[in-house]
Amino acid sequence: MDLMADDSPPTRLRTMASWLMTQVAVGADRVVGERLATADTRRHHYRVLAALDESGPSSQAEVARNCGVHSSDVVAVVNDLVGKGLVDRSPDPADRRRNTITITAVGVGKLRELDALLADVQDELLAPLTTDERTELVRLLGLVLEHQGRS
Amino acid sequence: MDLMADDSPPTRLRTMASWLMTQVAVGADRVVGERLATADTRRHHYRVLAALDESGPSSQAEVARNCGVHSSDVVAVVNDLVGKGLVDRSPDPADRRRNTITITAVGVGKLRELDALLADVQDELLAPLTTDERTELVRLLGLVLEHQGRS
DNA sequence: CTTATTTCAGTGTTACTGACATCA
DNA sequence: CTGATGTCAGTATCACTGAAATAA
Repeated sequence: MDLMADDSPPTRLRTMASWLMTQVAVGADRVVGERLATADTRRHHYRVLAALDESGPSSQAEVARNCGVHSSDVVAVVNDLVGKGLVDRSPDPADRRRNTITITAVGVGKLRELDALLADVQDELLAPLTTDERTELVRLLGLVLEHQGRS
Repeated sequence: MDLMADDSPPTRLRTMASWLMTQVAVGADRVVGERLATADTRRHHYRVLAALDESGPSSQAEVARNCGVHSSDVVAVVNDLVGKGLVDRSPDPADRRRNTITITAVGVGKLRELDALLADVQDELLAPLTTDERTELVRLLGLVLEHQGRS
């Protein structure tokens, strides 16, 4: 039997947006994770560095909001980054609950390295798409994401 | 400070395909998970039922290939489904390593219920998109997924 | 001997919950 | 009092690894 075995997923799943999204995301996460690992970095670390680079010195709560990492996870990530000298943590004199997190010069350098690395990954992920299609995919995903935030 | 605090993620992340994919997938997974939970089902269970409905009676290894659930996880899922009377498991006389998994009439009924439930979820997820845009998103994600399989 | 299937025990990552102390 | 912040401990889900038993 199964001389005609179908290796592709059921049509139902193949055309279900939520299934496609998670499957594609799983594959993307794997590649991103592997590539970042070659630079001794995990996704959370990159996200925090990127948020700090673009928004400037921020409290940990702000970092969490800016990069989609849960605030209770930011603690450990910042600990790691401080340990590696990529960010500084100092108490905020204006609000003594807060820490001000600042990316260091070394951190910026590391971020540039990771940026280049991830640009390659995007290219590989989107290889089957034309430039226009890539732009459109990003636009559509952005719309969906924006809508999720509002619900 | 932060009178002009920016609540949106860094531009870098907002236009990075891999980031958009995982963020959107996380949101989609949450909604799908919640909705399936109202029917006392988890994602894996739906996937296995859908694969069996569309491909007919299959070995567990075939189910795993058809629905993207890891074969070592299929065991527990089939156990659950057998316990609920949604599938049958019987040894394959032609190949005594294999079990033949068959969806039951009750299983088909349950699957129809879940299909309706998930159709609603897709509509909510893709609410900001036009019909054409939804088709295009599914097409583009399908291309990316297909490409991932080949690497 | 090699390969495929089923099964089980365990791991790593991610996102999250709950609780607590601190402070605005 | 309330609400925000930082911290810690722990949880649920998922994808996966490794190993063993069985049989093609």
